[in-house]
Amino acid sequence: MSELMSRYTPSEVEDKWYAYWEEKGYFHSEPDDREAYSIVIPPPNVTGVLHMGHMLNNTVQDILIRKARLDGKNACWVPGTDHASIATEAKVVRMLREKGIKKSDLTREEFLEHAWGWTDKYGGIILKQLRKLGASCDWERTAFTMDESRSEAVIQAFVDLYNRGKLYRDYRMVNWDPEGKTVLSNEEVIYSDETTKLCQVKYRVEGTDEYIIVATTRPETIMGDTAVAVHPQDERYIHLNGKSVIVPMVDRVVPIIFDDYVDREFGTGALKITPAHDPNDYEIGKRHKLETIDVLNDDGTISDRAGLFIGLDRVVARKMAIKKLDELGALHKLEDYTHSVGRSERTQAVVEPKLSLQWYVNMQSLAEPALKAVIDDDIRFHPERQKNTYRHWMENIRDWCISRQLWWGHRIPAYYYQDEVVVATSTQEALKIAREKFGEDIQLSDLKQDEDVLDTWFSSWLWPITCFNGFNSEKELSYYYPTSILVTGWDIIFLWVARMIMSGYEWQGERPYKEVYFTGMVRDQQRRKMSKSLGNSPDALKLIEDFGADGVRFGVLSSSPAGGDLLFDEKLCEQGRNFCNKMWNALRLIKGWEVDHKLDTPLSNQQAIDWMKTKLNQTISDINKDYANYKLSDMTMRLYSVVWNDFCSWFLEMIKPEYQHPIDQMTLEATLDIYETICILLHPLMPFVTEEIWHNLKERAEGEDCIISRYPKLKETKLDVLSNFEILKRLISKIRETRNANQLKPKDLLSLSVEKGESNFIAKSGLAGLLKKMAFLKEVVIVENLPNNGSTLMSDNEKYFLQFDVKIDVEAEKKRIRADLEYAKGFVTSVEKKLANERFVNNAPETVVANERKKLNDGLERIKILEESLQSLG
RNA sequence: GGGUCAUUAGCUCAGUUGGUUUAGAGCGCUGCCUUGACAGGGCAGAGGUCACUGGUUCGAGUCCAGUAUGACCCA
Repeated sequence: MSELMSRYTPSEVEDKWYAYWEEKGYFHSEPDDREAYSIVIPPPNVTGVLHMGHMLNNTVQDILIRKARLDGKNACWVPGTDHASIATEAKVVRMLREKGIKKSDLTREEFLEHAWGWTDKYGGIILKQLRKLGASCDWERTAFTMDESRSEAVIQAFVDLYNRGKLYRDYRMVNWDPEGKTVLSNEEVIYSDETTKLCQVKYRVEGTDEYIIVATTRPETIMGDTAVAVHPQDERYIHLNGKSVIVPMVDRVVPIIFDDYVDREFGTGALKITPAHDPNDYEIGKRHKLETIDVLNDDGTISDRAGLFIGLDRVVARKMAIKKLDELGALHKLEDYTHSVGRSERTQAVVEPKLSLQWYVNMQSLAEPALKAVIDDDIRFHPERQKNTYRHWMENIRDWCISRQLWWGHRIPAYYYQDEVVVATSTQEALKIAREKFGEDIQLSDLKQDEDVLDTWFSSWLWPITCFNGFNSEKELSYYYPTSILVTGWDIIFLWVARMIMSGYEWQGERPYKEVYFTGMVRDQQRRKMSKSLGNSPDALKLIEDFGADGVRFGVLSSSPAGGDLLFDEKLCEQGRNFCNKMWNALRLIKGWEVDHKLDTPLSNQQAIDWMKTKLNQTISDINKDYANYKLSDMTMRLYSVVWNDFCSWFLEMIKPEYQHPIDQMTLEATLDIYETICILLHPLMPFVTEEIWHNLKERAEGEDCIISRYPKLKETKLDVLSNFEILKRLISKIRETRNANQLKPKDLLSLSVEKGESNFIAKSGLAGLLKKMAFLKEVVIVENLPNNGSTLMSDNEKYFLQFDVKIDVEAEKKRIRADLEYAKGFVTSVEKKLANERFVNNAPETVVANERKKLNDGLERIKILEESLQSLG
């Protein structure tokens, strides 16, 4: 036996090969004459750590990149990270707080220093982790959304849009995060049902003893009420037309207004209107020209304008308000209530609707080409159904709020001079423009730059362009752009994918990629999305340690069709690890064989090799289709099955020499070639184990590595060889089953008889040798009359007889045959019914009818054989 | 409220324009098998009226309509 260990140990080979590949420069790409295949990574949060979603996503990208490399293309996978403005800022604020430093005590510059320090310390951890996974990124191209060239591009994009009249500033109702003290996009607000108290509050009608009862979950905003609304047709309130009510606690007199918006069925049918704190109320307020009283500060405490509970947090104020209302006798009823509450994705704070002045992108003109591209399949989505989602969103697109009240990010290049605004790529440029527009005496100190930064997505939507330095030079962009494919989760189809497509057309007049592969969400066994807060996400690096990168790659991919969710189970990684081990042991077997150069190649070996090569060729054809359709999990399972079942369980057993006997040279060489092909086919999925086996199979010249070998060319598949071997395999299994049923040893040599017939498979196929070897037969004889000691068996409508001296269990045998017989009869009946139908025979295509006739004949034949067998048992 | 998708073996999923012998895979399950590459293994087996009800068709897991259940997205 060779020096190879009986178990494959990933930890001993993975780092070695990764370092080797990198040192050889295999991951690096420069433009040349070859066809480009480029991917830009969905940049993870710079201070994030690898989680299951990344593993899935990046495994898919690595498979595609490695496959392209094997196809001889110039493969370029650009890695990088995203500054993740709000998430990172939240982390830095928390870190500072733990050190006893408040953000409000720092200047912008001081805060940014801390933020960069944090980024330098934790940034890039995730990129190191990707290396462990085997990701073959071009690390020399590592990009960051806030590095110099990307930042310049972001500012340039803002200025361009402004100059093209596609940017504007406006007061609108926004989602406000009182903890992060910033506006949030709709996508950053996560809604879920929460229980709270529904207060029914009495509002006295002015000048009467009558009350209107209003239901609200937000009594702390009562101080901002500027009306009470009812439905115009609501009989209960019609008599109050023109009257006013007195707002409890603050005793403000506000009108009773009539508006169709009010739901008569909800609560008492009366609604308090707080225009500053509810989007619908805001609209109603505008319609009825109501006053807007903002009773909340940016940090979620009650403002001076409320006149009550000033400075208290809104949650505390709510409790106080309930208490106070009760004391005043204005609390009619208090009940438990479940409603949908929006929380900030990053800070978990309850989001406040709030009026605010922000920058917006006018999306209408940007959306048009982006929608068309996907509808017309210039950009193809996988799975295709995501097109619907995309179209729906694009057709109802709203303007994009891009300003964020944060410091970590790209500062908005807008400069204010009194009430005027100037937008420019630099302060100097801004001053120049301002002087041209507003007078030569303007000084730099007269200009005040916008305090806000841009939404992170405003930099990542430029990613496919900026990764190739596209705002500065056409050199690389013209070679790598449009990129070949984007691989990302469907959850950011609007946030990111749609906007990247828009920016592609806006600045390049061209799609950013030809295909989009949407991965599913990785979920736990209870179908919950994996998240840090639930703590249901396994430690990615620990998984790699336990099962090897190849095992984990296999695991995350094996049950993950594009777009479908992946219910993650460690068992899948274990399966991947076992698969590596299986391959490793196949290698050990082959390496253990001694060659005898004088030996001729037995016919059965030649046949087995011919079959295995054909099978592999067919597999290549199937895999090509899998890649073309992005069915990577199908590809995974297909290779798993071919390697384990066809190669290990059948082929190696077929050619395996007797214990301690040598093998002939031709068979060994053919086997090594076959295994080498398998390594190439599997390499994109499992790069480490295949490279390791590749180098153990043969002596390799310098640079002769699996990672840069060539994907095998497709030849014509010999279908008759495949079908003969399927028949052979079924027959062998039947013989094993018969042994099993009669408690015979698997390896005792038995004699098999075949009834002489017109179409004798064994005689015709010439596979008797292999049959004898695989089924442990001492002879295969063709006879006129079958013997009677042993058991009959039927395989592919031929009758065989396995001879042995053990007394068979006649009743059990009969039972089995009867079951088969029943099945066969049911089958024949259904086919007969079809053929008896004249309309079927007349209308169906001839080939279909002919096939039904064959099915009928086969079925009848089978019944005949089974009945004979039954009779012979007495 | 509007939309999208799903429902096939105990579990997770394939099933490509309707026709490849009354449905496939992986895991799990059952039985047998340890000197021989691998127990992280070998051999074999059991297990499904394709959610339900109608319809179209010579023929439906596949197409259409409705029902039920569930998931997600948008408002």
